[in-house]
Parts: sequence; structure tokens; C-alpha cells
Amino acid sequence: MKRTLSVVEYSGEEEAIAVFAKALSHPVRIKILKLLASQQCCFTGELTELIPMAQSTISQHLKSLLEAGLIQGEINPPKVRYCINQDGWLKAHSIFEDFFTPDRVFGCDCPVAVRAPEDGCR
Amino acid sequence: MKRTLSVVEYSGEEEAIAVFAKALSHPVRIKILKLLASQQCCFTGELTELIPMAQSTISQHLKSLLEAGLIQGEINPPKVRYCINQDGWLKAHSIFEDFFTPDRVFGCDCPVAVRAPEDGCR
DNA sequence: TGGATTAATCGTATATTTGCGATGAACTAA
DNA sequence: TTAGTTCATCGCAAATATACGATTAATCCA
Repeated sequence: MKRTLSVVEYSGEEEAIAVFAKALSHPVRIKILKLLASQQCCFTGELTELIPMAQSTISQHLKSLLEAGLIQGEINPPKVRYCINQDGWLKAHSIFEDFFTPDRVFGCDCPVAVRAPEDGCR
Repeated sequence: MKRTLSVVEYSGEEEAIAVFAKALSHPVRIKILKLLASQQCCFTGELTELIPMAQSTISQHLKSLLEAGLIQGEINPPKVRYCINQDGWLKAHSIFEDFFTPDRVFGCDCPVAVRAPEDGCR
């Protein structure tokens, strides 16, 4: 793809949110996380039984959750048990919480209809 | 792409989180949202001045934020003013909050090292 | 009417994501 | 050693996402 010439700068926070959000941007990954979060403790590849997708596909999704730091895996040959990565989970939670709670409450309530640009807006 | 044969079922919540997350999955969209959220009220295509990207690219990102319901636009010819969509914003906030606060606290703290499968886990 | 301004959309190129089956690696059990 | 189990990785195909410049649409102003 044609990449941006003048490199756009992002803050660490902006990048971090985007990374977590990307990990959460597929419903099957949400499902997996909910399954893991609802387990007594850990979980294994029984996911393949619960989710009608190819084993390789599940594995791929697990990998991306792993890389985002939202889950962790414990090798228990020949099985692997996955569970929520508490640190990553809490970090994601707080970063989203901060994001959705801006410093100032945005006072805008522009109607969808046209309004004069001078009405307190710039 | 070869699509899943046995259709995977997702709950409305799973889908909704994924949709919001996808909208947040690119750092420039986070930047745009932060800019809008920090404005007194609304904002316009001065975004193009603040973000070194082609106008058409910015417009594309605005469109996806619009479709996710996170922002709204007010046509003010020849300008368009965008601002946070409060409803969507609050909905996203609460849905993420719920997601990150599971019913049960997950008791797992599997070490990365190997542990016997019987240690309280299944 | 004829520019000027702003922003959406189109067309295109490339990158990334998603999904599958097949294969490979690691380990256990016989 | 040999088979069996479990899971990751590879290779491929197709869908989406990202980015750009060019064009179009809508509106205002002279």
C-alpha cells in the first residue's frame, strides 16, 4: 500500500489503545476472551469444541490475543492451557477507561441539522 | 476469503464490542477522537492541518468513526463540523466497562511455567 | 454566471486480516 | 521405537483495510 510520506506521529497511548482495540476487533476473539474470563481458572483447546472453526484458525486468534498481552498460555504437554493475562487485562481496562473519560466533558451537542458556526463553537 | 462453513454464532454484545473496537483499532482514529473530545464543542476539517495525511484519507477515517456511531457530523457549507456522538460514546464506554468487569473475577494465575493440570484447574 | 472552498467519493495500489487444510513439532503412552 | 494427541506454523486464497491523487458535489461569494 502507498504509505504515508510525512510520517504521522502517535503518542504511546494512542498506539496502545489501537493495539488493544485491534485485538478486540473480531467477535470470535471477544468470545474467546469471555470464555476464558468465565472459566474457574484456565482453559485449553476445548475452544475448538466450543467454537466451530478450524483448529488452525482458533490458534491464530489465540496468537493475536497472546501478542496483545490479553491472555497467556501454559504449556502442559500435549496440551496448552490459556487464561486471561491479568496484567494485560487490567492495563487494557484502565487505558480504555481513561480514554472514555476525557479530561473535560465535551460540551458539544451539535444537532444534526445545520447550526451557525458561531454558536459557541469555533 | 474462504469463509467459515459452519456459521459461528455471536451474541449482540460480542458483535457490538468488535465493531467499536474495530473503529478504535487505528491510531489516527484515536487521535481524531481525542482531538474532538478535547474541543470546546465541535471541530472541522482543520484535522487535515493537524494530521499530516491526505484529505481523502482523513475523510475515510471520519467515515468509519461515523459509521461506528462514535462521532457525528454537522453540515455547515462549505464546511462540515464533526463532534463526538455522545450516545455512541457512552454506549461504547459502558460496553467496554462491562466487558472488562466480568461477572466473576477470574481466579486463574497460571504461571508461565508448567504446572500439573490438576492444581485446581480443569 | 463563474470562480473559490470544502469535503466526499472514485479508482487504484498495496498491506493486512481472515480462514482453511496440510504439515510439522513436541510430547506421551504403549 | 512407534503410534497417538495436541497445537503451532506454513502456504494459499479471498476479503478488508489503508493510503493516495484525481474528480465530483455542494455551497458561497463576487
